[in-house]
Amino acid sequence: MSRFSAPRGTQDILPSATPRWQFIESKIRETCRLYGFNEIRTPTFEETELFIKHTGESTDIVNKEMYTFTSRGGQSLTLRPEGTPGTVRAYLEHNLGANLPVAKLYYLSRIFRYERPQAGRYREHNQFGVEMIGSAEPLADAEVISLAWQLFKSLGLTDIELKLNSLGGPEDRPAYRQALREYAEPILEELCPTCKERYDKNPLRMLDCKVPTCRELLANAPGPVDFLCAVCKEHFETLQKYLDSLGINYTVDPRLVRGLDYYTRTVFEFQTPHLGAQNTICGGGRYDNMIEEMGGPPTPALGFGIGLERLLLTLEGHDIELPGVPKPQVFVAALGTAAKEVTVKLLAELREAGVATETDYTGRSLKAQMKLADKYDAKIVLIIGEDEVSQGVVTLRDMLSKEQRQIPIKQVLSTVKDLL
RNA sequence: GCGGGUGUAGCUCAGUUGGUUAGAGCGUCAGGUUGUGGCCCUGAAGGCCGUGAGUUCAAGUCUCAUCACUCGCCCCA
Repeated sequence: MSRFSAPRGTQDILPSATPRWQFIESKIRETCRLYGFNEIRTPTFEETELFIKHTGESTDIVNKEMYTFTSRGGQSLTLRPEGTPGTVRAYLEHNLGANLPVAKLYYLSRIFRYERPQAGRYREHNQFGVEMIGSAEPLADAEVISLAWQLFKSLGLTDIELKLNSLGGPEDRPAYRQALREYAEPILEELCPTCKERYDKNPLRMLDCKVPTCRELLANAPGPVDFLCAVCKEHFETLQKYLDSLGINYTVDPRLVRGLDYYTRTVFEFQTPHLGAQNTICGGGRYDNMIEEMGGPPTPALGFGIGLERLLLTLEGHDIELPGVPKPQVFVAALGTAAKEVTVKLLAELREAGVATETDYTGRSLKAQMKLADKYDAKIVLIIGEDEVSQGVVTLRDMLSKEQRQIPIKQVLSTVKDLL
């Protein structure tokens, strides 16, 4: 064993597991194709400032979880701790809003956060995210939520719960914030230290507190829904109507606020009952101000992120059948120098014809090679020894029926293709 | 950042009150026919007992530290 090991909170995804990853990735790509979302790939790191400004200065992500380093040129760079700011940056940099009225983007990328690792929480994780930029219509919200729902459904997950809330727009926020502060002021001394801090910096997050006493004290606090302006209210109601007609179950959770600063109006989370503390499998919402704040024209947008490790853990907890490593269809067992010369060519011919073919590379006995073929679960074994070489034939064994016959080497390909 | 649990072969785990060469099952490799798989039998390889220090005549076993994993808090995907 090497004296090195993977850094804390990172993991090797081994060949035995990659087929499962490819499986969910292919489901993701297919779902995105159906919904008309196209893939975007942005850099692994960005200017640190991008996240500070747009993920938000009051977030934990920015305050204590970023992998920040200085480049040789003296620039401060950060491994992306979430996908949205980089995607929006690319959208603006390349003027992706110019061609079509709405940009529908998706990404599969690695995300980095310096956190304490736990089941379903890593320092490097894979995330599937979607961003829909350019529509303020509730239809856009419905489409984005529907996409996530459809993905879960196509993977066989039916017990995922959707939680929904509306935080209101920039017009409603000050009044609500004020009301919340007014409510909290008399009980401020009884709240936990973090909530006291939130009172000043970001009062909304007080609703999110898990401390029992805070929960109790804030139980009757006004929710953002109570302060929605007419437009926001209608937006939220229309979205719910759409979700109803889509048959998507949801619960409105007036305390759902999420930990990123940029959200406006719709926020949502999909939760699974099977992951313990890390039960949020998908989180997202609207961020109607970010694009303008980044220097673009006022442009409404929304999106979500899905943690693939969590998604996979959920699937594995459901006994959903997941693919294993691919199997060769044919195994070629060669004995002796002359046979190997024939084999090299035969292997290439079979593969060129689209037949997955395996062989032995360690000069084992025929018995050992048969065992290997069995382990690979090959349907057909082609045996080539001195006798076969001198007669210009190969021995073809059907591993299931155990039937065995000799066929001319020229006919191998057609015979094999018939049998598969 | 805080609190609890765990750490012995590739994998899953045993290792008695500290006491000689650290065990099992699975897996791997070889043999049981001269060119033939699954079952069975035999044998072999494979272990800085996570790492470092300490206590002791003696440490896988006790103490401390450290690292990693894991569960909860926090946060989030």
